[in-house]
Amino acid sequence: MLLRVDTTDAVPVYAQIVEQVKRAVAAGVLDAGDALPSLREMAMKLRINPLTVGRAYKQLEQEGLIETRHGLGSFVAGSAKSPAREFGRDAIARGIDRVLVDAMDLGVGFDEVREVFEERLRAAPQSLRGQAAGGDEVRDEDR
Amino acid sequence: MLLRVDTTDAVPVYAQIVEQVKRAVAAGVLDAGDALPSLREMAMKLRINPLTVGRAYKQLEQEGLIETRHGLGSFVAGSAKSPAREFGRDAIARGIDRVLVDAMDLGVGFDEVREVFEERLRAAPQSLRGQAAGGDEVRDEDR
DNA sequence: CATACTGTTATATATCACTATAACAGTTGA
DNA sequence: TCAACTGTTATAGTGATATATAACAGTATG
Repeated sequence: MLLRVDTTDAVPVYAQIVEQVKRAVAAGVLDAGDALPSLREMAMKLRINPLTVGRAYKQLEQEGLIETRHGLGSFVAGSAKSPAREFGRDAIARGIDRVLVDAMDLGVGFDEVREVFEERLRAAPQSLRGQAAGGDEVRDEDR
Repeated sequence: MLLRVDTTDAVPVYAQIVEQVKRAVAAGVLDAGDALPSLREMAMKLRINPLTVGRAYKQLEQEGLIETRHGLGSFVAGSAKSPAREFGRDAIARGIDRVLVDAMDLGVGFDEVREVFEERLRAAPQSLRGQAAGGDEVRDEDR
């Protein structure tokens, strides 16, 4: 489970956590029953306040994605798996649609969009590493 | 000049305005010398506070994209054209990078991303029209 | 039972975005 | 000059986010 948080982003930190936990479940990085990092642990690694993590978990629970038990921790819900499978391809499609809408707004032709797409794809292995920087990052391998 | 604003979005309203004015300039919808809607006019149409529009214009002026004159209004700067040209392709590249990062997070292979990309590109003419809905909208034809 | 983890709650503080209201100042044209 | 537009500034209030600090409560294990 890998988490990045950017406190300078307009998107609230707790919302960033919610989004990324959803992704982790969708990607299969987190399976049903898996424990999430404790409030204090994640807060320490991300260098944010535990209450902020708690708020993210609270929302995830309200959405039924995780179950949280006092004194035990928070766990990926059993029912979280099924809707998550389609999430990946759908999320990509939504992202691409957003780019295409942008292209229309900007008066950039689709041919040029494809050009840029292939260009970024070629550059991906390098540029993506650069992109990861900036936010605080946590690699969670030791659970 | 068409503006959409969503007050429920995490992105501040003033930032949304800044972004969309940049797009309008980049797309050629606004040319150098063109007048922007007055603070009060745009505020009324978008149903937001004039100060919020003022904040957006202030930032646009600091970035050199517009020039604002007391008692007259705000106008697209003459020098705004050249940097705006790159804005389009850059914005597209940024959007694509975001999609590629998402793909990595979701465990979706780049080949599949390309597949989805071509698929959405083919579907674009229809699907893009539906996307424009949502948020308050202002079409500004009477200036 | 004591310890050490869990989540939960309360209080206070700070910052940012947005609003409401109001007044002030520059520009233009009747 | 006066009216009707422009942008500008000041003040105050609201809500959301995040912080620091602290205490409280459930669970498991030695």
